[in-house]
Amino acid sequence: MAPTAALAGRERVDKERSAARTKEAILDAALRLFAERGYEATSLQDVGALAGVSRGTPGYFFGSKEELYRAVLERGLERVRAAVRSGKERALASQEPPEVVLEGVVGEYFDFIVENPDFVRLVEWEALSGGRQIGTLPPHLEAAQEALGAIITELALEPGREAEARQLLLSLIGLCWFPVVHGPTVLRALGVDLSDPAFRAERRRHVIKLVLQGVRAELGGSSSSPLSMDSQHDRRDA
Amino acid sequence: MAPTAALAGRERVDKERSAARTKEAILDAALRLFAERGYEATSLQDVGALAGVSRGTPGYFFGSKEELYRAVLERGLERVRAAVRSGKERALASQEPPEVVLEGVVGEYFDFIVENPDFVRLVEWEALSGGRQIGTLPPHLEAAQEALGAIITELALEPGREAEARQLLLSLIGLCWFPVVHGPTVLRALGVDLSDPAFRAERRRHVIKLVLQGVRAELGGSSSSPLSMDSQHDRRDA
DNA sequence: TGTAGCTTGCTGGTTAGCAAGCAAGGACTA
DNA sequence: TAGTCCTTGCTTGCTAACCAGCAAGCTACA
Repeated sequence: MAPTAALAGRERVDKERSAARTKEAILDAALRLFAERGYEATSLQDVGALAGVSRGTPGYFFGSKEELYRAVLERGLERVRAAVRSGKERALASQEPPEVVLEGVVGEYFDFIVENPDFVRLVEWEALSGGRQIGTLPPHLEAAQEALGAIITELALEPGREAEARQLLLSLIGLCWFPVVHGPTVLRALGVDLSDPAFRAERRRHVIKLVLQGVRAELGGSSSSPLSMDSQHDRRDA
Repeated sequence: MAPTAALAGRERVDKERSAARTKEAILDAALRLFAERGYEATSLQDVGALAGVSRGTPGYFFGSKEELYRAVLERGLERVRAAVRSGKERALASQEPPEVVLEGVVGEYFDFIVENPDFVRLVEWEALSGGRQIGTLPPHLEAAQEALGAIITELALEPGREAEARQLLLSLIGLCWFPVVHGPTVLRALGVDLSDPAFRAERRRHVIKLVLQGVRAELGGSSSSPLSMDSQHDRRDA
């Protein structure tokens, strides 16, 4: 694929012809547009224009619009997987007690999500479209599973309580993603705005608080809720 | 689609010409398709076919595709507003202590959301598209504001703590909506499925637990968290 | 001179919206 | 009671725009 396979010289990084550089530019442009408008509403013409190439170039390098989309998704998921892995390793290596470690991890995750809205929006579009592409991508499963495993290890949960860890992880993700996606709808209806630093900090504290309360309930009680909840009378259990 | 081939005596009310009936059928079809595929990927031809009319009829009644979409959104929001209002009134009229009332309300909300995925998905599409249509619809604000007001009243919060109620409401919505939208992505990556009754019930209990813990923290402490949290050292506060 | 990188012309397919037309069934008239 | 309008409901033909993908061609560089 690369023309510079075994050739010497050519160390100029400037503006020479470079397929790799062009491909990256196309992936960047496509990520921004797919995240912003979704797959259907993004044309290869738009992608080319934003990447500074002609309308035909995205198709030339990626074969088809769908394959370009898959490449964008794959690169995004790979980045997330790397971030999750590094966060996990830092957390597991820490000497602090689980609660303190988790507080740091939750805050970091919140920051990561809020600072990478393109990724969240991309996955959200994908979810609404049925997850037909993301489902076949390998890094997809790994990030989530890895996070789940880390939580179980950190909390030293017995195997049986794994379901609780899964619920907690799900809640953490939902709590962090929600305001990123729903700025124009729910947040607006409530008169708040995630780009307001005060609200963002308030939200951050709130998410940490909720998740840590949930974790505490897990660590404290063994099987029943430690706070004397009698949530036994819920209907519709099948 | 010729007019009724029924020969004699068409006094029957079921198949007479009825603009109202046709419009409802078109709105129903459009809701399903917009919720499932999104605005861009839905053609008026599809809507007409699902509604049992020709490809021109949706345009005939609603003027344009965009106006049809607005009508679908508006009807959906109106229904939600009605549901929120009835839930609110039942809750405020109840004699139970706030915690019990809230537990019922949260469970009811969870059930409502899980049973009305079309509405959730419609709003989600709308959020991703920038909320350009929903932002101009009146019932949009009312449902959320009404819910917020009810929470404040029920908890008898001092005016200053209103921000906490907003955070709690946001979290409740996010916790309930998330699994409805992210079945194909996050839930799948974690190996669970909202259509599994066991998981659904487990999720329901978990959401109730988390939200009630959050409420309890509000009711208990006056300014600082009552559970001896020291979440004072979070960074990036702007 | 060859080839990778990139552009441009073309084609078939799809769509929203418009305009013209057709049918059904009251309302009005004789 | 029969005949005629005329409005409402709905369909179908047409058009201009857009788009993805293909193929042919151009260009810089080794």
